[in-house]
Amino acid sequence: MKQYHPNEIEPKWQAIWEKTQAFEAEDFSEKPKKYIAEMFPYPSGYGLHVGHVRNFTIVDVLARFYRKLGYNVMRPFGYDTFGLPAENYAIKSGLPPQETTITNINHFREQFGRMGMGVDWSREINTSDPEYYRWTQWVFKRLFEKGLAYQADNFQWWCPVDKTVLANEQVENGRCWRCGSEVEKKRMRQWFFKITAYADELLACIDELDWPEKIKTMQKNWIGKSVGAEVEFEVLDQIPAKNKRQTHAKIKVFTTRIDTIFGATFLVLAPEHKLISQLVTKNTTSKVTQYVTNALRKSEVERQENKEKTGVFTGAYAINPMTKAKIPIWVADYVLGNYGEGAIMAVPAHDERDFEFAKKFDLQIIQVVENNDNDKCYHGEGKLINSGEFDGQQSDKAREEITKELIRRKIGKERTTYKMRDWLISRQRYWGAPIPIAYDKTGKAHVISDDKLPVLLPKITDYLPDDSGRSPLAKDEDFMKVVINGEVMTRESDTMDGYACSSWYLLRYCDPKNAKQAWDKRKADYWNPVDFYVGGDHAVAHLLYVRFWCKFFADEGLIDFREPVKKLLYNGYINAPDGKKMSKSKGNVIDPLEIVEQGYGADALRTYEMFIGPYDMDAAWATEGLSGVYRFLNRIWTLTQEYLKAQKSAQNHTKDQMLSKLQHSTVKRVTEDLHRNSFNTAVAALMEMTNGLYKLKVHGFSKDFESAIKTLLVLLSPFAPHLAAELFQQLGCDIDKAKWPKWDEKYLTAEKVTVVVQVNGKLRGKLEVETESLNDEAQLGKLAKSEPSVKKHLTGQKIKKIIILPKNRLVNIVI
RNA sequence: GGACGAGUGGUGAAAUUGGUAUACACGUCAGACUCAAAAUCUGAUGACCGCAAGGUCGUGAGGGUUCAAGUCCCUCCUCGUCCACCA
Repeated sequence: MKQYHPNEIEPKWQAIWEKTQAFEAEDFSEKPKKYIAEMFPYPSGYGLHVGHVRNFTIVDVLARFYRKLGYNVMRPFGYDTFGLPAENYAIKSGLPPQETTITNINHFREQFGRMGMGVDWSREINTSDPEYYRWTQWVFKRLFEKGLAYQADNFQWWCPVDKTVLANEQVENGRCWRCGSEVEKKRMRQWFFKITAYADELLACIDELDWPEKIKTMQKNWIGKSVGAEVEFEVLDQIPAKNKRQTHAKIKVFTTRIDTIFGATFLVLAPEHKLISQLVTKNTTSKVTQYVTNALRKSEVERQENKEKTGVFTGAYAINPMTKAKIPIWVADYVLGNYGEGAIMAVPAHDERDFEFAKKFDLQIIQVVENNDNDKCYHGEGKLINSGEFDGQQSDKAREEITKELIRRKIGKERTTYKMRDWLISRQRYWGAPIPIAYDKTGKAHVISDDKLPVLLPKITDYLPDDSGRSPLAKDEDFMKVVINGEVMTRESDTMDGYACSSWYLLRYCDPKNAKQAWDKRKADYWNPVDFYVGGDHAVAHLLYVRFWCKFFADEGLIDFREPVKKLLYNGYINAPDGKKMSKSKGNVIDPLEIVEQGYGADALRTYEMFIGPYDMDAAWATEGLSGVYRFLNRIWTLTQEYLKAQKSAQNHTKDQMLSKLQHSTVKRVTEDLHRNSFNTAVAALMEMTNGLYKLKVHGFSKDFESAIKTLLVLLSPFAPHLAAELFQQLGCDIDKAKWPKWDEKYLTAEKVTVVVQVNGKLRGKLEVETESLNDEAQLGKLAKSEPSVKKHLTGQKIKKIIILPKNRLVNIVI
């Protein structure tokens, strides 16, 4: 008998699939479509790890399942090759990123193929290909023309190791998302995409998304909408040095609690605030300057670590517009420079941070909201006190009234702010899509016209980043000089954030070879939105950016949908056997190819990773679990071999009821489980069917066995496609021609069923009854009462009530 | 500090709508095959009491709703993830 050797059959089928281009998707097919994709990987130099395999297998299982159901499935693949990780890898290995990228892609593609992934290779894309980034630049141009790509001079996050600025989304706990070093603030002129223009829509649409709640909440928090008011505080004139009147300076603040303005006893400015230098007096200048310089030099981590409030008095005072009181103006780093107005009205009686600050520096505290517990610092709602004409009003009502008053006096208005900032996209790095901009002599930015795209990234030898604050491209004179309309201009030397490239690739998959436009609208509208998008990362950054660009494209009339991803499956990680994260540095990474080569094969690896637990939970790798799954596949192999051997002598006896029931119930379970993405229980159902067939075969193989085995193989094929195809072939058939099996409920109802009998909710006995007699409730109750082990519990008791549930096959006798 | 998850056998886990808790797998134990081992096949396996029949307990802790709770409600504990001085 032939043995199960995955390493013999898997390469065979992989070659067949490649040769026949078995997984090509058809644009505008009559069949209903399914667009299924993973978040495309960055092809790292280390190759695939088992975490990738889980991610890719989920996609592959869904794609193969829906193909069998008759859908026109697009399951593309591509590589996210621009960006920091790729460039850093190239620097480390001493080779140009162009070269390492190609090597890595080839390596990835090969490994990917050996996992048996059914991909439409005609749609393969690579973001660092000029034919791709040409369109990334084109998107930039359209954003620029609509005022959604702009330059601003401001304090930015700067990574001193990677020597580039970073977007807010790329700063994690004050550290660079790539190298983990503490980020600094640097004042620089940078390019931004105005994602905040879509803040409201991005927020409003979240509720309708079929995405995990966790991700939706994270996005909501990230956008961080706050509705409140903006008020101006007039700065009191300094005692003029030369008896000259100064112009009245005003300080704007944002607050969500304008109702507490009567309790605002001081103002606090962020160290970044532009007015500080005008406010200081002779006596305070040196102290304030020192504090500000110090605060700005501090890394974000340092600023966060020390939660002890610090600050310094500017020497200036402002007037509280409601109380007319003279209140001091302070500078403190607990106020953030880039949120709201970078300045606050401090209400120590009703805000903990202000309270702490007032305590430390002995500032006035005035209660303006009543609270029963007499808390010194109370931030709830309540009745206003010490608030002049507004006394006695409820705080929420007072917010509206006071805002009206401020509007009437023209010193305030309603204001909504967001935690989300605009997306900083310029990078002072080499390995990215050049920003398609050139500057004329006056420094005005001109966007490069369509016919001059792509702005090719030149091959340069010295691409190491430096501290100049400019990308290494600035050193390439040929690149920097460009003639536009006869005028010599200087190119922008910064490149775009890699996330720009990944914000539209899902559209490019629909029309990957198009040389005339980024995509054909009809194709994009046919395939999108993505039906299943699978990944385990990028909860806010990438998944927010794709939504932003989608809305922009829709506004531009380039597509007809406003949300790019219908269903998001956020898969968990595969951890090391000890539960710790796998990482190169810990040396505990498991190489999937090694697993395959050890003899387990890709099918066992794939099936194991689906069986390991619910797809969205983290799981620890266990080799014992893998061998269990291998054993299961081996049992299917053996069973089929045994059947083939006995085939000729197989009896053509009457339909085996047990066999039909097993077959149909498994079809039902697996189909329903796949529809609800319960991959682990689907595999369990296949195992049960296999075990069931082993029990049944002791009675000898019937002819019906063949259809049962074939059904099992089709159900198995999304998980273990090689084994299924091979055994199908050995049975003399082509699995490609087999449809996903259907089940018939009539086989699921047996002649006899078990009815559970409870007494007071406790299991006391079981009845075997004819299925037909289930409907006779009176009879069922009678039977239940007379069942010997139930009867025992009823003697001498009065029966209060009998609950009979034929559907649940349950009788509960209440005494 | 805030938001969101999650706590079920020795282990990974199942229970889809409130209705037989622990499916499936690992591990362990036993048996078959074998000179022997591995592989394979078969069976047992929540805890406690009992020769057995059977009984008691049992889904992080405590309370509640219900004929019936892993599932719903309240209080608390532990772990995880993300965010975190956002006015």
